[in-house]
Amino acid sequence: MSDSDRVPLTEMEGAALGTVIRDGPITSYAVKELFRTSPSEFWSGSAGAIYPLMQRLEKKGLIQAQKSITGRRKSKTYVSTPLGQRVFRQWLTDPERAVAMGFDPLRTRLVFFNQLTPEERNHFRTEFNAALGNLQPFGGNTILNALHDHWNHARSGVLDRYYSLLEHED
Amino acid sequence: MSDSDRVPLTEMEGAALGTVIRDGPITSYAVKELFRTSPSEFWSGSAGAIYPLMQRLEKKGLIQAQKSITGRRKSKTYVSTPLGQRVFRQWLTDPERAVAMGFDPLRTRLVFFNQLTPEERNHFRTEFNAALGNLQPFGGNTILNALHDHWNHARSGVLDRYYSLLEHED
DNA sequence: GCGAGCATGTAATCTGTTACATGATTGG
DNA sequence: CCAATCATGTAACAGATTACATGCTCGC
Repeated sequence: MSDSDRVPLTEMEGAALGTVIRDGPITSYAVKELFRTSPSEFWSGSAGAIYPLMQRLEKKGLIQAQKSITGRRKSKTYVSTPLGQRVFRQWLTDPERAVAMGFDPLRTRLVFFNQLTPEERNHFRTEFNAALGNLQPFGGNTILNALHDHWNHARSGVLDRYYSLLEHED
Repeated sequence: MSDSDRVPLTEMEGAALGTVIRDGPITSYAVKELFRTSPSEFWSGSAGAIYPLMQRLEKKGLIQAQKSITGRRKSKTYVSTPLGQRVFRQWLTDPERAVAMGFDPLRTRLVFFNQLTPEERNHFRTEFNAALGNLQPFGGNTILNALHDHWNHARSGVLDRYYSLLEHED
């Protein structure tokens, strides 16, 4: 790993770069659509985020633009560079970054749940599990689908665990 | 719930408001320190985030400032208003928001892990679990501490699950 | 007395958001 | 032919970040 491989990437940049490596040549529009339809609603997948992001990645030498023409329509597709692939691998396998807790709206709220009465808490749990059931299944591949389900099951398990801890508090 | 209770709050605003309700009267500085030392590194707990945020909450009528003097030193403490308490409860128990997937750097990376060789994957798992063990224990109360551990255990479980799914792919 | 840390902010910057604008292409 | 959607952006704004500035207070 040379010094030039130490290019800091945001989480969104890393994910976008990985998408170009996996699916390139790809247009910014297609990357945007992948983000927009991904099961995590954390990133909106807006044009105002993706187009400037791709320009940044290009300016850093991690991806390269190719003008391509389909029929009479011109479009700009991107492919990754060798540097881009090294930087991405660095980002992907950095254990310090992967281990960071990130952000979860359920976890954020649990910190304050002792302010609720037991009835309010139970009512919330019912509604939460109902909302979980209403989540439309993620249209990814089988493994990612299973992972997604497993993740939500784990979150639900954390909620149950919290309630049982509260009961045995006293 | 009246119309005036429908004040949209960001996640950070909700957490700060809850902190004022739980710990107030409290200074912006103390809120900042709580964020800074919280186990989730998602929010840095920077002055540039907290001070303007508290001003926004005050402008919306959710908290009130009190000038207080300790010795010769003057400080500005905040307490919540009745409206603030209703809005917070609304934010806290909204199942739609709680069920959103949020963001997790491990999950973001797993989407791309089929690009790694089995050896690289195993190496990552070793390093990830080591990094998990190096996390300093969260200095909160017993319940939140246990919850925090449980959460990380669940994440580690998702990682294991992913690897076992990959093995049985073929 | 002085350095560490308390306390309160502001400034410049970065990166995301929604909303707008523009034009090409395709399916019914 | 016309609406939907492909495709490519930009503009205005929101809400974070780091870094800077300023003054007080307490322990050694």
